[in-house]
Amino acid sequence: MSDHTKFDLRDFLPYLLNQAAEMSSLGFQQYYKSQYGMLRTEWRVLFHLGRYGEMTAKDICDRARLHKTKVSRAVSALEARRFLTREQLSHDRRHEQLKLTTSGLRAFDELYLAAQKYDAEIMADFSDQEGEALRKALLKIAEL
Amino acid sequence: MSDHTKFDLRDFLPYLLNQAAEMSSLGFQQYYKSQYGMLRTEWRVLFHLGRYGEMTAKDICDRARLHKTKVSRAVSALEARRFLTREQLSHDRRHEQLKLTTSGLRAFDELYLAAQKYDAEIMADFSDQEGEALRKALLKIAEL
DNA sequence: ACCAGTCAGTTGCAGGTGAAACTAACGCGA
DNA sequence: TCGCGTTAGTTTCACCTGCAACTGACTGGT
Repeated sequence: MSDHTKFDLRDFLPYLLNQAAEMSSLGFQQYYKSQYGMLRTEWRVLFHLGRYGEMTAKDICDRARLHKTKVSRAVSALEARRFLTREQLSHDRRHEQLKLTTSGLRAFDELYLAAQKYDAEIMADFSDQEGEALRKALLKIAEL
Repeated sequence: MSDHTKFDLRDFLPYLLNQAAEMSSLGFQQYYKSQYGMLRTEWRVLFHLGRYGEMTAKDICDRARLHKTKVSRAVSALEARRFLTREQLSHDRRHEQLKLTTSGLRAFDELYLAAQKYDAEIMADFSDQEGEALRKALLKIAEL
């Protein structure tokens, strides 16, 4: 039998990452959920369109590493809330250019600021070097 | 309108944490999923019972930060697979002492070793100091 | 002894999610 | 132009999840 006295659950990186991710996600969730009734995927789609401009659903899938079914449903939800509009491209009607409406942009602006603030709050617990090292390490693990 | 040129999605810690958590979890998932057909919650329950000995479902909820419904279903699944047995405590029949069977222990031993190895593999990308700093930072964010 | 409150654990329900099947549209070779 | 393969996006299905309601068991005040 293996030695059960050394390796603890708190030493297992996937567990640590999940707990930390859950904590930080739940913390920020209140902004987009309570204010706008959004889900996380919808917030991510909104972020992409607001931050990087018009694009297709496929672009969002690739850039945000989201499954196309999630994006499809998030786009429908955001469309129903009048946060974005779709426009089929004439040269290839399979693609739909997604564009935020005025209220979509307004929501994005508020959430974008909140995200920056929230990020800064978490980082406030760390020195600049620690924070930078943390980001780098996470980027490496996420293979982004 | 806010300045959209600075803060990127890759700078947003909850996003980074989620991506890193997803990556590392998917990587380890193959062990308990393909070998034993387990879900993540079942693996965590198995881990607790194997690593810390007999305990009740409530204990697992508290120690693993899992919702009681998840634990309840995971226990049922592990019981169906003959990986654990329940025993009602005579002094309080609401509590059930959970105990791994021989095959449950065997599965735990293998997965426990695999987890240590997997953790070491991830950590191989970092120096000792970096790894230690990463764990500490994650523990702080997770408020464990 | 009673009953209201609480606790461990389960179940029903209403979603969210991924995999796979599907639709519509495009493109390229014959 | 036909047809096969591919692509963007949707839908279906089966499953996991959280919440709330529930069951059965204990507890403490009256």
